[in-house]
Parts: sequence; C-alpha cells; structure tokens
Amino acid sequence: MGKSKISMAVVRRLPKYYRYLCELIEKDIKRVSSQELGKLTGFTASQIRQDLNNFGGFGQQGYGYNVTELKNELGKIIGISEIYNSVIIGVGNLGQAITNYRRLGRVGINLIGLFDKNPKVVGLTIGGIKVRDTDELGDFVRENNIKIGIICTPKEGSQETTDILVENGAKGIWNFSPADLKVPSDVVVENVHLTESLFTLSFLLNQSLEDGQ
Amino acid sequence: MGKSKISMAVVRRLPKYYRYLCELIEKDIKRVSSQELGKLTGFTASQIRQDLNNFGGFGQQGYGYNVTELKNELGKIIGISEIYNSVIIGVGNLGQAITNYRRLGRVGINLIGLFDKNPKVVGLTIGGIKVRDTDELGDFVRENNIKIGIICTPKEGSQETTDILVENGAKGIWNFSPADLKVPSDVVVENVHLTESLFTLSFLLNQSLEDGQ
DNA sequence: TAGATTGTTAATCGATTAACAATC
DNA sequence: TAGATTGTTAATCGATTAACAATC
Repeated sequence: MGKSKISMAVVRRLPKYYRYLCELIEKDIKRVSSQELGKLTGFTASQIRQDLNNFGGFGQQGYGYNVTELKNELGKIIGISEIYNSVIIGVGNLGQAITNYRRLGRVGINLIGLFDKNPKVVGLTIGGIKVRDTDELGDFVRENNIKIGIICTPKEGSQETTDILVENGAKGIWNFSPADLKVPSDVVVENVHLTESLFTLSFLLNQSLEDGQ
Repeated sequence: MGKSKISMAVVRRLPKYYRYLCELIEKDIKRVSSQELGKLTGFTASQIRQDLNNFGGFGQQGYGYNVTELKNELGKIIGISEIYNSVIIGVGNLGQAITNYRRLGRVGINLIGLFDKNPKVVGLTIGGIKVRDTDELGDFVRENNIKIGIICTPKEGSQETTDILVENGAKGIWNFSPADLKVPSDVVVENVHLTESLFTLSFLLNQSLEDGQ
C-alpha cells in the first residue's frame, strides 16, 4: 500500500529523530515527551507529534514516548535493518572514502562491488574489495542482486552509469555526481551535491558578513 | 543591508540555476526563458521568475534572460568569486577526500590547514598540506584569518572544535560530522549529514519497493 | 507592429503551529 | 484523582502556482 504519501519535509526529519533517540538510549533515558524531543531537535512539539502520527500513535497521553520503542518503530519505518547489496562506481577520492566509511555496513549497505573505468585502478583492492572495470557493471548488478548504486564519478557518464544500474535491477541511487539523474518512477535517487552545498554555505556566509558590517 | 530575508527554499535552488547556466554557456547558448530553464531544472517557470526577482530584474520582456549575464549575476549573489581561507579538521577518509577534491579551489575555498589529533597522521603531508595537531587549531585560525572550518571529525568533539573555530574568527562551518552544531547568530553552518542522507534513501527505497509489489 | 516573455500581484496549495478534547 | 501529554482538528503562515498587464 504505502498510500500514505508522506511529504519529503517529514521524511527528512525522520533520520534526525532517530539520531536523537539513539543518543537518549545511550544516556539511558527511558521516556521523552514531544516537547523534550523538540528542544533537542529544534522542531516544535506540535510538529513532532504531527510527524510521528503519520505512521501511528506511538505515544501515550500523560507519559510521552517510550524511547526504545519509538526508536525501534522509527527504525522499522526508515528500514534501518534492511540490507541491500550495493556497488560504488568511481573510486576516486570520494569513492574510496565512502568505501572505507565503516558506518556503511551499519546502515543497510552491503558493499560488494567497486567499479572504475580508469585502467590504473582496475584490479586494485580497496577496503578488501576488488575494483572491476565499469564494462562489467551491468552483468555484476544483475548477477548479484544489486539494489543500490553509489555514483562517485564525474558528471560525465553518470547518466549512462545510472541507466546501466537501473536496467539491471538497481532500485536506489545514492548520487554524488553533480548531475540530475533521470530514472523510472520505481527507482529512487538521493543526491549529495557537495558543490551545491558549498555554494549554499558561500551565499549564507556572504549574506552574514554583509549584514554584520 | 541584506534585509531581504531570502527563504532557504530559494537559497537552495540558486546553485542549481547556476549549474544549468554554466552548462548552457558550455553549449554556447546565449539566451534562455524561464520556461526553458524550468524544463532543465524541473522547477516551474513562475517559480524561477519569482526566485530571480528576489535579487533583481535580470530578464527582458519578450526575450528572456541573457545566459552569461544571469550566470554572472547569480555568481555575484552566491559569492562564487569570494575566496576564503579554510581548514579541515579530521583527516580520515572523508577529510582526505575533501582535501584532494580539486573543485574546492574553484568554489572559493583556499585550503591552507589540515588538523587531526591522531599522532599517527600529525606531521604527514596530504595534498601538499602539512597535518597539524588539533591543539594548534585556535592559534592557526586566528593568525591566518581562517573564515571557513570544514569539520570531518567524528561527532565526539565536533562541538568543541566548532567552538575553537568560532572563538578565533571563523564565520562559516561546513559540517560533515553527524551532530547539530551550536554557533552564534553571525556564524553559518552548512551540514552534510551523510548518514541522514542514506537513511532518507533507505526510507524512500523501502516505500518504493513496498508500493511496487 | 505582433508575439513573446518578463515582473508582479492575486489565488492556491501545503506545511507548520496552535488549541484542545481525550485519556493515560 | 489531578496533572501531563498525546492525537487530532482548526487556524495560520509561507511557499508555489496562476494570471496578466507591462513592455521589449
């Protein structure tokens, strides 16, 4: 079903809730009210209750939310415990950094393939994984039930790479290339546009410096 | 002044406009209408005209926008040509990747310092820059007019690092650590929360897979 | 001039906040 | 029970879209 149609505004707040709930668990705190969670996250208590109620009534009047329970429920909603076979395409600086990002395994990414078209890196082993030629990408994706492709190539070719991933069964793209990828409606793309992020910082910084004078 | 108060929704679209304008220039296209730009970016023509008019009337009735002029104006607004002395704190995988990110220099970042508290990396040279002990951060920031700090440390200590940066004159933080940093109102923070991005992908992917069945 | 397209105002839509009855 | 806090509806706010007069 999933008829729900959760707005992206809500979706982007979920990981933050989850993060603070994990912190509360570390501190051994058992219960939390929407107001307290609001103070932590910076969202209003009202918004938090609205957000959570998109998925169900996890709280209890007069008490608040059970931290562990809410964390587990959110984890299920986000799909934390789902494991997806994944590949990285482009093992330059960024691709290598992500390959070695230990946290990957803990957030559902089972990284089993690295690809590059540069003959100098093809054949190398990085983070225990052999780098294959991008020519082999399609076959590999199909044969290994790859669900997520992590694109760390330059923008040139990133659409073609995406097409190969999608044609062979990938359903999610984590895109670090500075391009807007076209995918069918049953494939999801999450962009990390570092240059745009930096431009945003630049804009805000310039505004702030001007205002300050 | 900057009284303007541009909404973040608008701010986050600016880099995308800029990116497509650069692409149009590469293709030697001289003029573009809000409708054409809308087709490229996925925004509505109306929204684009509204956005741009926050900053001035760059277009001409019956003609559209001059690509080069609009790109230059947007560049000025974003502050593309401003150069800021910057440091990276934390030279693990991600910090090293960003250090070697060649694009940095082209988007206003003059990277002149690397810091880490791990004695094994202090003293090394990465991308031509010596890694210093984090103990030296405060002095370095003050003495070298550092305006931007790029935080690539784990979340532990990222607030303390931020405090040191801010106390010594930094005005912008590009934050890759999974923490929400507290800063004075004249300091801006741009977050790149990779885990949250991945959680978002996970949520969308799970929803999409469920819907598909 | 006629056609095109802006800049800008008004209308709509969606998201956030406020309020409060329900209830633990 | 009394106090606290949820779930949920209604009110508000802000952002997007539509419309169109101005004008190149």
